[in-house]
Amino acid sequence: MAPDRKTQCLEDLRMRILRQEIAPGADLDEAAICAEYGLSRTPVREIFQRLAGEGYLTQGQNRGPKVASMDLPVMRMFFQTAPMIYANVARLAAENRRADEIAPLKATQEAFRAAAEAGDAGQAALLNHRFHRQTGEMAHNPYLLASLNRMLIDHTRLSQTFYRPASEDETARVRAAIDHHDAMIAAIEAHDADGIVDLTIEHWNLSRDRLERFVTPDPLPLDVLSKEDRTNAV
Amino acid sequence: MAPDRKTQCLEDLRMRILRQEIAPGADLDEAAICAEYGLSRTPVREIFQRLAGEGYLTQGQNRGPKVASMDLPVMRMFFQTAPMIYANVARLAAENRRADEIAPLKATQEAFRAAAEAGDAGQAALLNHRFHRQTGEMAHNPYLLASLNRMLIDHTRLSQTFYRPASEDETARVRAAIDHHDAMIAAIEAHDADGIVDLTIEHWNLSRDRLERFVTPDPLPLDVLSKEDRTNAV
DNA sequence: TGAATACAGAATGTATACATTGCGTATTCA
DNA sequence: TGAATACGCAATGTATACATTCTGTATTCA
Repeated sequence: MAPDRKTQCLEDLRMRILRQEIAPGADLDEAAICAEYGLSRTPVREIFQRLAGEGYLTQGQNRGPKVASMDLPVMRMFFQTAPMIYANVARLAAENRRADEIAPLKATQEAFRAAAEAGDAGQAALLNHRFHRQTGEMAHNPYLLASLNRMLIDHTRLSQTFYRPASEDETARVRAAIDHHDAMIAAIEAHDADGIVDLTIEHWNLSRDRLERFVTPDPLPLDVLSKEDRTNAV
Repeated sequence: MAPDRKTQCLEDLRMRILRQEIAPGADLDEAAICAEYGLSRTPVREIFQRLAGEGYLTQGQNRGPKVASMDLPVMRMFFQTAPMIYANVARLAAENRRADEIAPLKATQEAFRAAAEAGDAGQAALLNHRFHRQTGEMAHNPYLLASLNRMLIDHTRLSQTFYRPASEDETARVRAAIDHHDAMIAAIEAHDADGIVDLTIEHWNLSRDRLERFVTPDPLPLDVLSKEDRTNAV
């Protein structure tokens, strides 16, 4: 039928999972989704496979797909790993970005700004997700991108939990996040690798303050080479 | 039909890609694979989806699946990123491994030793792959595992190219690699995080010497925090 | 002769019918 | 009454037929 329906189903499911409209750990009803989008089982199952590959779902043998869970041990890992991945991806984005990738990023940022200033928290989280995914793609590093995309799924789901209509404090934080994005775009455009690493750490700390009420383990040492005599070993 | 056939098809394809029996960039013939394994198109397409999710294949719209390519820009990224991912995964494995995960790792190592000493280079590369995947799973970090698994695909494919029956030099290197694995198992078992990071860097340098005839850019700075005043910012 | 279009074939995407597996419930026997 | 087994329904997995899209080639018209 219309390939639009399939695409829309795919994107809808992604969005619903990111917004926690479908809760972590929940089972998906294949038949219901078929009916909802007017698709047969074959393309719907293909969508499930794809989402599983992207880390949104997990699929067991002879068992329906489940939304990826966010249990406590995994959250620990999330906080440990995020700064390292985010910072390194950002550095590579500044180094390797192509000129034609700037405009789409700016477009996302404007949409993000609009949603955030309008107080549409859910939409803002989604656009924040897209912003960081786009910067990830600008790094042109498929290996780190795999990690980043998985992190962003959980990051966005966590943000969702904490977005509140508009406390005073939250409003200020959102404004700061918007400014960070603007500065990050400028740094990427200027190939300023060191600058964007600083910004990214700041940006992460801002996020982390919001999210850390869950679990707050010590982060991974960003420096795996602690001794000086090893600095030129690689 | 028999779910064995499907599983075997999946594993066969993975192996054939890792051994470069199917070359990077090659298109897969759906019909041929259906015939070869006695499966209909539906499960075969499901296998393709899965392999695409794991990074073995890429799938375009209305186009057959292609084996993931290994072009020069990607190889650059491979060498830049590998030490950071490998070292951090190893650290987490030492910290988070469960007791029951040691035995399977040792089993893989013994198989690896046997294949390597018998001079079965292809099999050794595959078992080396499994060894590192197992250590990756012992880290219990799904985010880094995503990166690691993608790296291992390309690492194994690259190794395949350079394995030669037995030059004098190569034999010594293989023996060193075997010893590294033994030491790594001991370090993981002892929860020796610092020790395994050292070992992993050494192990990587050994690999890298073999692989670096391709491309050898400077690696990513493992330390994203170069200034001291930022060390407690995270 | 060159370019454009239309057609044919193959390959990809979808729908549906069927087979198999797993799980819950009910019934029976000790 | 309790436990075990057998039955049935629901859901997952597979096969096949059909629809659509892409690609290469040939033919026609300028």
